Amino acid sequence: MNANLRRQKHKEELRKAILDAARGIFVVEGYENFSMRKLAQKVEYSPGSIYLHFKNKEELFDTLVEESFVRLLKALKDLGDVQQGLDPAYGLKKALWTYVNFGLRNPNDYRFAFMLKPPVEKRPYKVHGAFEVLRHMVRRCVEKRRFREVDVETTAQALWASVHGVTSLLIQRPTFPWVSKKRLITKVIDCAVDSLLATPNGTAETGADHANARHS
Amino acid sequence: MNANLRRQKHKEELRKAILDAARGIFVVEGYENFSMRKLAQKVEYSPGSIYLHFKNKEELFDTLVEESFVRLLKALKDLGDVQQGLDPAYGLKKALWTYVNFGLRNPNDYRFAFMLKPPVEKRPYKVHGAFEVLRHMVRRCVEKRRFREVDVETTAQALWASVHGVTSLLIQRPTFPWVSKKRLITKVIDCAVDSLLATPNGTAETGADHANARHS
DNA sequence: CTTGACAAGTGAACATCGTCCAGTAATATG
DNA sequence: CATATTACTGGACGATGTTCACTTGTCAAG
Repeated sequence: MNANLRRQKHKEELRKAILDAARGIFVVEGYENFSMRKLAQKVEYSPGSIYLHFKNKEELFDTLVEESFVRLLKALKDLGDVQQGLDPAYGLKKALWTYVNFGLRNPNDYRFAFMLKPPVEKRPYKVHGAFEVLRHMVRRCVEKRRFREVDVETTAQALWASVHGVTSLLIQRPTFPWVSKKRLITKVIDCAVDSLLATPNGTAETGADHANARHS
Repeated sequence: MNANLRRQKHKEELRKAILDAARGIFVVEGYENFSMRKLAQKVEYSPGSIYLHFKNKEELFDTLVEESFVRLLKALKDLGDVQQGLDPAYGLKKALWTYVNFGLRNPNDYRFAFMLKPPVEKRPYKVHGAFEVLRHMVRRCVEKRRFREVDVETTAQALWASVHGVTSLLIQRPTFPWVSKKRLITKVIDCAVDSLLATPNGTAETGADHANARHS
């Protein structure tokens, strides 16, 4: 009985060790050069053993990536908390920046989650939690009359699409002659958000290089 | 000597036949379920024979996808020709629509070109020709004082990023509870372009469901 | 018509992959 | 100590992309 607990604990540790090793390979070699056998070798078990802890390769990657995205989610929520009372449009822009930064700093996770996952969508998908936060921020902008009377859902989706666009292009096409990343991201966010503002006076100045996205 | 010509002609026909067969599999089974052996079987040759015509799988896909993108390029250029004299901002919006439509109608090509290609960028890449057209359209908008005095390059890249964002998300996440595609695409394009207009009066009405993108 | 060169095409092989499963080793419980 | 339960292994299976020594077929020269 006691032994059973110890067993289970050990099993969890092992699972964690596998995930860590996997993340190691994932990050340095990228998704396409990852293999279950490499992973097994790294944790010094036989290939079959991995399947005692994960149903298959996809499930392993899923949990790996979901882990990353809860970090993004947390970063976004923290940002929301900190900015109670401040200009919600400014907060939204900061959040969009955080999103892009997360993608650029975790390119492998982002790629796996949004660029090469097959279209079989299963459960609630934590990955989409970030979108929920975004939706909420847009709603606040509308309620506080900072935005025109736009449809919240459509707007949130459009914003997501735009930032996803920069993120994925910058990740996937690093050798394209981009103007500087900062310029480009700022422009995308400004273009998208400014057209929603109620007072078309000035933009809600988009800062750059925020330090609010956690590192890998 | 005459025989040599006939040989060469036959070889080109065969190459075309292979490409056709490949496109067939590509379109109905998608990139991830394509295999060289399946292709060989479909054209009724041995697997090795394919390599008489294509260096490897990637090169085959490259030529396949480039073929598709010249269609997009043509569609965009035709659009540009037709709209000589019309409102360039309106033309730009139409072009962005054409781009998105192309992606949605050739999801496999689009995916291969922009979502799962490794970062090894070789030559000029026809795929980027579409961007060249876009850049040109933005320049015209600025020259004709339809846009504010924005930086052409940054703006063009930002627009590309935005439309790429919608396109790839709609392709990759078909089960997400999107508002209608039309609404979403329109919103993204409007948000991005309207904030660039010199006269913030009305938008340059974004039409929808244009019939200017060729089918597969 | 025969011969020889040369291209086209084959099929078996290689290395690698994800995944499974019959066994074996290790461990906890009686 | 014996037994039951779990952890783990090693080898297998069927794929994959790619290569290469070979056979086949076709054409030009002798």
